[in-house]
Amino acid sequence: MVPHQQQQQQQQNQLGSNDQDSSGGDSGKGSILCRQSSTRWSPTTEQIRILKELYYNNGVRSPSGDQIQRISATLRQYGKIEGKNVFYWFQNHKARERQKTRLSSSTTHHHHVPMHKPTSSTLANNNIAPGYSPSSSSSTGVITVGQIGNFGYGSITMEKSFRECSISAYGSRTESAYSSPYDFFETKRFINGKHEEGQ
Amino acid sequence: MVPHQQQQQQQQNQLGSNDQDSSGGDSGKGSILCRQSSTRWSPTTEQIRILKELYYNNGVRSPSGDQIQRISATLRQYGKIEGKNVFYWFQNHKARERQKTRLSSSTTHHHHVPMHKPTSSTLANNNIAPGYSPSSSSSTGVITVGQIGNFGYGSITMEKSFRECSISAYGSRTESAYSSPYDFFETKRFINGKHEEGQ
DNA sequence: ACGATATGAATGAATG
DNA sequence: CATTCATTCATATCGT
Repeated sequence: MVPHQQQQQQQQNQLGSNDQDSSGGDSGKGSILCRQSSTRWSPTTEQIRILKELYYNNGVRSPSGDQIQRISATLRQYGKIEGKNVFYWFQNHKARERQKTRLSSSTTHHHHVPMHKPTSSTLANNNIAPGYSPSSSSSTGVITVGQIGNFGYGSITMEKSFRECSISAYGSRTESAYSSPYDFFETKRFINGKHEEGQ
Repeated sequence: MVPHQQQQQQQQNQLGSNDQDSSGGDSGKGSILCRQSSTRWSPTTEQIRILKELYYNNGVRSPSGDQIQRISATLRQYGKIEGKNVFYWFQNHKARERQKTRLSSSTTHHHHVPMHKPTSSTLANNNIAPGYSPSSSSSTGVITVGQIGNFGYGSITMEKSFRECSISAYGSRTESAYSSPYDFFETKRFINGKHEEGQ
């Protein structure tokens, strides 16, 4: 059964803006007419799969800017994506999970989602990036997406940092590696004119 | 072309009285009289009436957690319903109301049911379903849907007490010296100002 | 039968 | 992190 819970799945959308892929990556269910000419990101099935992998298998719930970058970089192979997309995705996913639990359970209060904590490197069997072999040996058996050796642990509470504070440690990190005209983050610099926070 | 807005609502008086099988076995949804329990929830007239009562008379627009549970519990007496149904109903109702009002900003500026907020301290009238008293049964005293708290005038306690720059990079107990939050994309306010509407 | 409309459901984006 | 807004999809029902 289970004849539902599987609705629209518009794949990526490159309506003349940026065509970076579409080489068989998704198109798995490209039967439904997807007129996603919107400005909003439409995750591809691969991207979703990876995200869920990270979420469930790695326990990633609130990735740091560092991780977000990596994740988005990896996911970019399967379609257009930006850091904020990843950020929002995790936020939403987590929020909805909680909300769902909150709205559904009334009799059973204590039944948390069965999520196992990542054992630092238990994800040896990571198959997050099918079709994409990380050049970095990866003998350790760790995903390229996540941090090698220290991701997946405690959820660093810094979500707000992205928007509110810029507590960046100014690490002269030689990011680079991107030969794309998109820089690291397409997010550009959204200079906000509002800086009021209920504190 | 006159967009007559017909408020057609299938009054499938919960043929099951209390619960419709919903067993995916029968797919006889061809008849109107028959429960077309396809996949999605079909509110009964009673449920809709109560929901609207709450919406208009009580100014309930976005019930949260507890309220949703109470409401769904009450409405469950009139048919199968889940918390998320109530949640979505209010969300959609509010959204559509707004959308409608927004769209008809020139054609016909007739007041669209100006929802009035409960003048604070007036929700004593918890009788949501006037005309028939919802059998309070005997146990679950959830009939107090009408006065599910004081919604309307900032009753929702926003506990937005969080530490902004609390990026505790704890957990990195591995060999890693310390992860430096290299880059942070600012997700604060994407002042895109771009909201094209195409339809 | 088909198109339009109505509405439940889902989710990206954003705010507080 | 919780809550909310905006869009979009999916399906049902009605009108023609």
